[in-house]
Amino acid sequence: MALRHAVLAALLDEELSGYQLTKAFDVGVANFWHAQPQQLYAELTRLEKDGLVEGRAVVQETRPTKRLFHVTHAGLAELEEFTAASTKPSFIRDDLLVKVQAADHVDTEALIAQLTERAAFAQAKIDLFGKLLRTMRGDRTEEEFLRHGHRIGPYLTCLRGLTFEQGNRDWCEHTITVLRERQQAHARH
Amino acid sequence: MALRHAVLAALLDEELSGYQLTKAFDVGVANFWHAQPQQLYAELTRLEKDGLVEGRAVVQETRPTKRLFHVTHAGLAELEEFTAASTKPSFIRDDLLVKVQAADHVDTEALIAQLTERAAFAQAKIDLFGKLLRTMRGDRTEEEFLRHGHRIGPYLTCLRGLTFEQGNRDWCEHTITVLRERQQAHARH
DNA sequence: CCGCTCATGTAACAGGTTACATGATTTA
DNA sequence: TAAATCATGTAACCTGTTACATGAGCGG
Repeated sequence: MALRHAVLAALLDEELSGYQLTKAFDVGVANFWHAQPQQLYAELTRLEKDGLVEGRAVVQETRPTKRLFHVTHAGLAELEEFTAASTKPSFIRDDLLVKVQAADHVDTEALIAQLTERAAFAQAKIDLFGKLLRTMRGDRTEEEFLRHGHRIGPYLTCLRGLTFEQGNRDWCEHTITVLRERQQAHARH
Repeated sequence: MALRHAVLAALLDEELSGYQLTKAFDVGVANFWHAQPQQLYAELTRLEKDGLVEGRAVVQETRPTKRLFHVTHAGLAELEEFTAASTKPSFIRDDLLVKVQAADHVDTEALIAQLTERAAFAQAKIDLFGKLLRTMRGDRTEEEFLRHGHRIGPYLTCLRGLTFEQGNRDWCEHTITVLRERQQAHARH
């Protein structure tokens, strides 16, 4: 039951509609959690029923009416409780690692293609996170911002997202190099 | 349906029993995938039914009879197909990041406690992965091993596990430092 | 006029977690 | 003698994914 808390955490700093939430939790961003639109709409319904968030309808002229949600006192208490409770470790679960685990038994070219694709995806996220960080800290240095800024939570999680994707990219590139070298050694033989 | 392929990948290099598989996929190791024992036993049953693995009973004197599984030709073909297919990106989904996202609104001490715990967990995994890597490469250097060793797949995935946990540890420590400094700045005021 | 964005859902299914169950042997 | 290890499962439940559905306005 952590999607619940992820949604609460996302709504702490600003009122958002279900649709805006789906943008924050989608493929491109998702710097601290990932979820499908369907999950989010369902979770918002549940959260409102449980009194942890409240929505207010905002009628728009050209767009459909949307509902902006904010966290209630009960919601904040729930998050506080969640934070104090012990955290279960998170595990790697990645198709690409499974493929590399089988590297000695499957087609090298196919593997390299997958690794190349992933490296590019990681690079795109690195660029995106870099931009987000710059926007959040404004004209301050990172050190300055982390010392005195308010709302450093999103900045800190984004930093983890950034280094995670840098790790992905570097590992993909390294793995490609290793596989290519072995390919050449094998070809010469 | 990637647990399926994770199990196949794990059985490529050695015959393992269900129980031995659970050890490879459990909390301590899980360098390329994580799964519960119950999932693994269920998956093995399905894989055998589908002809992708075969088991042979090994009667033991003091221990219960176990079944050692190995991948069939059909199983290898399945893995080959899986490798060639496009890989969906993997996403972070971590309770701890949710807690840090809410950092500006929840109790700092509770957060620091969680971060400290996670840093220790990450360090334990770093030590474990370091040992595993040394065992796999024997007395060769890493470069030497990656160039000429056979079975580099598990080594490469373990390398990713290692840097992932180093990233976790470093980020936890950095985050703790930031939170502590802000705490002090706030206390002085 | 075609596809994208805004805006919100339902339903079916696949995948993962937790609780429960059994029973012998070895180690502390 | 209590706990851990070996060895294997079933059942109920919770979570996440995929497919489907609707409809208006905006940009190329």
